Amino acid sequence: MSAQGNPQVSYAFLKKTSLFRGTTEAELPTLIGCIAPSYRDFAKNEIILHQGEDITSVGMVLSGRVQIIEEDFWGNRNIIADIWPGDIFGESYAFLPGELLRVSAVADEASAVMLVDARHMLEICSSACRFHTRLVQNILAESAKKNLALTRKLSHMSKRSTREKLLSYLSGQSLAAGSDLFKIPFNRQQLADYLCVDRSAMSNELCKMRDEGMLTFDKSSFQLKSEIVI
Amino acid sequence: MSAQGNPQVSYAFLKKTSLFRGTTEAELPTLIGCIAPSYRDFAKNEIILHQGEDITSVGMVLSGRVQIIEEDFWGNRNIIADIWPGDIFGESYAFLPGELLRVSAVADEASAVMLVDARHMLEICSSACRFHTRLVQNILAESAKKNLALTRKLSHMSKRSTREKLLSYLSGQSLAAGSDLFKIPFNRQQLADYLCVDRSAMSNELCKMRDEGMLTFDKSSFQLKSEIVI
DNA sequence: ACAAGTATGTTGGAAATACAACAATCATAC
DNA sequence: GTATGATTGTTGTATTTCCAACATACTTGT
Repeated sequence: MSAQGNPQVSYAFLKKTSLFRGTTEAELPTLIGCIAPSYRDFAKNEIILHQGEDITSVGMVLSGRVQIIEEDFWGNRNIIADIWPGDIFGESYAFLPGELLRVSAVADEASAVMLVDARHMLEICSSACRFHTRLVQNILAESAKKNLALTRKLSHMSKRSTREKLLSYLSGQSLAAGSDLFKIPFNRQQLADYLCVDRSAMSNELCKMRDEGMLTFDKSSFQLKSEIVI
Repeated sequence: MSAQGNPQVSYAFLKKTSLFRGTTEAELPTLIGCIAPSYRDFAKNEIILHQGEDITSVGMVLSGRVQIIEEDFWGNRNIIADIWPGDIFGESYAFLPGELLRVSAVADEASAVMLVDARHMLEICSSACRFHTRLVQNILAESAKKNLALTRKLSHMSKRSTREKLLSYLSGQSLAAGSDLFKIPFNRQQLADYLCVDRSAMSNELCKMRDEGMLTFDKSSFQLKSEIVI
């Protein structure tokens, strides 16, 4: 089985995406027919969404890879994100009519994209309300998830020093794990990149904190110490 | 006219809130009846939502003021946000069942709060689908707006130096204004707080950039220079 | 076991930032 | 007009961070 109007996309693929998660292959044809997505192919380096545009559609990568790029006043380009098959993009702008894109979406390689009009998602139709609800729920969940991730990262980054950034991050990981002992999903370089600090300086700071008795670690395993150590 | 079950809240107030924006006073009774919010009063310093809880409701402040507070592993408290009447909170968590609150909500003064179950918002009922759609649209828009604001701030903060942070911010303001000449909504201290840098160091850097011919400014008015100056 | 590559820790000098303190300018109220 | 307070710019010093370079593990494939 394949999605209406695009024989390259299988329902098996779609039902696993963040957008269609929770729907069955049996329901998908009705839902797809109802939200009437459009399909477009892009060549490598072709621009999918232009900075300054006012979009009303949510994009989903079906194959290939899409990069979100920001260009500043002086023309400096900056890669913001990589979007892989099954992931959506433009959802923050699509539901805010009048909000102009501050970024561009570019096909990093030959890519196929599904575009769903935001109004089609919200609009009620008699035949598929149940599926609509699921769709809206999914997109709200995606937005909420992104929100939490951004808020968390920002709460670490708003700390002034490397030490404070580390403590904020490690404290959060510990509370999330519900234990003073936990593993982090990063190696040192990735953690430094995430916290926007220098790796060697961060490594240095970690060791100082260890020597001061605030924590211990081994590779990606950490343990925070609550006792006051002198 | 007042909202069902809570004589202190007027429909005139509600229809202006981010949640109910776009509905008329005539529609509100039906919608309110359908989503069945609960109303609660909190004394000053009373905890509305506890860190670690799994919430399914979105909160809206009706009167008073609510603070979002984060407590880290060592018990250090950190104020994340102030929520004023008409503003909502908890919306990122309410739509993610199983996601435990990493923050607490505390009444900063005696406050009245409306709590709306997330499922009631998404759920379709025969009588008020049109209003439901509006509600979902509003909450999606709120989430999307927050998302954009967070993404923007993060894109500035992820820059390593004060100068780069400033350029990122000012470039964004210029592009948003659609002009090289624009006003920013901050004074120096507020801008420094927003970018998480020292005010005097930032002020210093701004003047250096001005002396190097990259920009000019007067109070909160800025002008970026695209010409290459030697 | 060995080699090659990766990850982590360590160091020293250069550069940037924070901090404190103060000067100059602007805004406001009286 | 003057006094008061707030905002902005300036400077010097202490501290922190960055950067580059290297040492030491640890991993992986052969």
